[in-house]
Amino acid sequence: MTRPTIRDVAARAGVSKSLVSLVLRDAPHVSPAKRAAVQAAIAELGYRPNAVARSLVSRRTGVLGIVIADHHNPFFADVIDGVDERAAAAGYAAVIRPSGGSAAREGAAVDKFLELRVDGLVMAGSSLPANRIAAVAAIVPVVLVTRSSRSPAVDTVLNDDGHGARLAVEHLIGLGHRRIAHIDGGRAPGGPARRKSYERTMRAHRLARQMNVAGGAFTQEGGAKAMRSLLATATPPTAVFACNDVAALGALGAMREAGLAAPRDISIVGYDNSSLAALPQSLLTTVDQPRMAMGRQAVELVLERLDGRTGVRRVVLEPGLIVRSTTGPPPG
Amino acid sequence: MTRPTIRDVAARAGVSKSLVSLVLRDAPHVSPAKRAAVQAAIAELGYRPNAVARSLVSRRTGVLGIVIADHHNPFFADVIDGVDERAAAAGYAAVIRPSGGSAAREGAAVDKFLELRVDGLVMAGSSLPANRIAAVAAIVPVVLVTRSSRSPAVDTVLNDDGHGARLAVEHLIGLGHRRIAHIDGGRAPGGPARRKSYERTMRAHRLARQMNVAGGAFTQEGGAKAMRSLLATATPPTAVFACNDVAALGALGAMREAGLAAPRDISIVGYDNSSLAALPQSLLTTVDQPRMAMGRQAVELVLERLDGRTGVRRVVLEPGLIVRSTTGPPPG
DNA sequence: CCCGCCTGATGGAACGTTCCAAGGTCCGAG
DNA sequence: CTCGGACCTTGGAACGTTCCATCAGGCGGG
Repeated sequence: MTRPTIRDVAARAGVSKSLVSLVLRDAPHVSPAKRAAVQAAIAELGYRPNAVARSLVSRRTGVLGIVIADHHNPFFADVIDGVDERAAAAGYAAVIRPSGGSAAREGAAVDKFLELRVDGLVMAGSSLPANRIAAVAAIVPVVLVTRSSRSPAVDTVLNDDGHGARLAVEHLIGLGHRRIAHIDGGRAPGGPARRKSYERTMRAHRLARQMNVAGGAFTQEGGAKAMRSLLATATPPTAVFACNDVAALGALGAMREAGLAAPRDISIVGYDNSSLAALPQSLLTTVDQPRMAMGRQAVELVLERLDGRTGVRRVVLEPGLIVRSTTGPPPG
Repeated sequence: MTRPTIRDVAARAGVSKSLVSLVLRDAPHVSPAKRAAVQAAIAELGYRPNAVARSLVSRRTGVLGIVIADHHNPFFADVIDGVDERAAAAGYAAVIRPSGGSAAREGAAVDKFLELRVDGLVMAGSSLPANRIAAVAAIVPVVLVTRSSRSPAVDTVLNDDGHGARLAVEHLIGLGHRRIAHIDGGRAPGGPARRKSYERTMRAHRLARQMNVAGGAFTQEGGAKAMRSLLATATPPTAVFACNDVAALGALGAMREAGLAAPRDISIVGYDNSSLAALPQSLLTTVDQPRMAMGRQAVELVLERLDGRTGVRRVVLEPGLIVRSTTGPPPG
């Protein structure tokens, strides 16, 4: 009633366990007859190699661990597609654990992955302390996606948040807006860079006095709350650049509650170009991040480390503006 | 430069490896002094137990494999939350692999999980052949979510699709609709049951001649195509029951292209009550599935099997109608 | 004709744990 | 003073692979 092992296969095929092992990894110098006998035995017994035992001796598991901050955000679903594709092509299996954006749960996920002896770790939207990440990177190759790091052992894949935010804000300025507010993403990855670029761009266009940052989060509720607070002021903005698509949709929801519509009353720009933004119901103007490419690139960097590279790599991909129908000229 | 093992810890603490093992699993009958010494050594060396080696001898990994048909569908994100919660509470780590809805990739994911010797398998939205699933269930506990099975070794967690579809159709009938079409989900899990219940309900209300099933899929594009074909007929429906929320949003998109709005021109009902339906931009009337509860329940059934249960279990949870703003009386 | 080499095959050691049988120490009871 | 039994502690076997050293044949060249 127990699962067959390599010994059972060997016994049935009338060969040694070593020969079975050779057939499994189809090595040369095996006679066709014995090879066939072993393969027949494998089929008859329904034998499956035990990756646990193999990993113990080979000291590699063929598994990449992926930690995802917010698996409800479709942005990360696309990143996963890229990771999965590249990992599969390289013969690795990518397995995913969600962290729910909590540093504690993320730490637990990473610990479990280390116990399981994954060969590499991709952390998307990580909120773990930098020293913790550096400690992990001393054990196994770590690549951060959407978050940067100063550690020489940690590679990163980012989009150019500074450039992306500038595209968004200048698009609004180009449409004639001046009172442009920003819904902040807090300290989560991408948040500070986008906010700073918003401020820099506003100043560059002599709009420093129109600057207005509403504390938000990378969530629908965060975006809605921020928008409500903006609407409660004496002079609400005519345009809002939200830290990401999900927050932008939350902001649009808050506008709807107040009887306002985009772009008629207020223009809205998101960030990510997730599938949410492309929805016929949203048609959100947003900044495109090359999501799949980021996933692929992250795996690429892990593979390079496994191949022996030691210098740190930081890959920055270019974002692009996607104009849909939540932006237009200011009212009046 | 290699990771410390239990022997290194033992050497440093001046005890045997067996004693270290006892401390790790904090067994009784270990003197406080030695326990402290071992713990100190563990901390100094940064030792982490090797789950691979442990699994080899204990013959269990503490890992549950979750295969997800469509990780872009937020319905499954909620199921994952339920799975993760219950698994963590029971001391298991749930790891996820997406299958992209392709039977081939799903098969590969399952094979990899079997090699990794997961202790149990949860398959959500599986499209694998029944005999293949039964074969897997002979090796490891398998629970299907949203799909049923006749195999006595495979447990299932479902919502009552028949009841859910009836709620949707009768809601539309109650609003006065008669030309009610259905956007089909094909043979994917849930599709046939919802279609059959649509037909049964229509007949029960003497609307057999109004029945109209448009071939679709559980995707946005599937919903859009089906709606376009419905709109191209001589007498388009005044209401549509779509196989799920994603398809419903696709259908709404197609309506928008044609200059139509819901519920003014055509009422739309989805299925799942995923976060997509609740979006302020959608406000989709839909049928609620208890998504988190389904995830929790699935793990519960795996745990029972691991505990020795042999009889098959089939858990059917009740759906409920959620009325939002895509349904109303027929036009005119 | 023998030596060396190549091909094909094999047994045993190792990987890092857990588990088990057994050994040592110490204490209290007889 | 001895002995049984807690209480601690230990070495070795096992888990199912891979890898290495080795070996049996067969064959070509000196």
